[in-house]
Amino acid sequence: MALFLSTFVNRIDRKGRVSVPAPFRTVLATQTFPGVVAFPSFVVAAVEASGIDRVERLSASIDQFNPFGDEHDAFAISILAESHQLSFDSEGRIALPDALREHANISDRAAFAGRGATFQIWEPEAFRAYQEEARKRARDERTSLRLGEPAGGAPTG
Amino acid sequence: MALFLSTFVNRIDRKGRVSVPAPFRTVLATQTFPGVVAFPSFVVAAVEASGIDRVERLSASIDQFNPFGDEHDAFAISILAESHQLSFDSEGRIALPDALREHANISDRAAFAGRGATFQIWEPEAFRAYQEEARKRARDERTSLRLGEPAGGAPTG
DNA sequence: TGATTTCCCATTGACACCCATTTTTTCCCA
DNA sequence: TGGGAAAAAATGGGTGTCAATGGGAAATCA
Repeated sequence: MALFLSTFVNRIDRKGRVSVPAPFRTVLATQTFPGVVAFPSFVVAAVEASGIDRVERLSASIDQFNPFGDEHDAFAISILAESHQLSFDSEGRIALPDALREHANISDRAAFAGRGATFQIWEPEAFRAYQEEARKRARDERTSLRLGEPAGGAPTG
Repeated sequence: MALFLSTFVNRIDRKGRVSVPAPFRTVLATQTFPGVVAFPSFVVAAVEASGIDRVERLSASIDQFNPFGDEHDAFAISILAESHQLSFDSEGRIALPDALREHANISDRAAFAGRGATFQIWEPEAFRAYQEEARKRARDERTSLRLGEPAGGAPTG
């Protein structure tokens, strides 16, 4: 498989190291850089993470913009300049830099949440709350969800 | 890796020397000139920097303009004429010329901010402020960023 | 010759690497 | 199907190495 799935909570030791979940490491094993690339989400209090390949594609996309233009700038600064290359040690751990830990309010435990092509790193309680929230929102809004015109007439009951 | 990623803040000694971050040096190691090419940004109070290869490409692009036209002139003057070739000493440091330091208001610390194919050199506090701004802009404009290749979903949560 | 740059060496501190231990999962067999 | 052995994963900690930094001496330049 090539997808980041499921959520794992691991401990952070006093040196700031965390084990990347073994299934995630398996996904990352195919990449050219043995580790994780991570940057603070600019939407939520979490860390966005993926392999280097994804960031290279992102960088290429950013380069589509005018090199001295505004969008180029905004994305280059907030993604590329804020990215950290975190390489695995021999045990498959990475060290989370203070900047990232602070952004996500992470102290001694980190939740790795799979999102398919990427994953996020959360403070476990914050992630619970976020999950709860998302679920509630989906439930509240389910009544406002309407199908468009049925292609082949109304379904019969 | 072949991308300038992440941000590093290094100290400038009384001789005007700064260590170029080791990961950046690794990227630059593939280039023909062992050092950095730098010119003052004409957009922000920072120094634009890259390897010599990039500047050669830039120069080629400028040559696409009419050799006696306004654009040719503007770019040639503001980029090529203001570029400095800064070579590494044996420890991987460069000396920032006064003209560049003044343009970026750099005194005793310099922030090296990766931007993929290039990087910028900032006065650390100024960079913080700019980054804050850029993050807001990126957040607002995040939908305009698309990955080139099909495989993944949206870049951020 | 004074000023600036280049080269070299020393010091410091962070981190990558190594090994040991604990915990969890897998698997085998009674 | 439960127990237990074996494997894998996660965790903890010591230490050697390398990057960053600072300063002196030699070399270069004007």
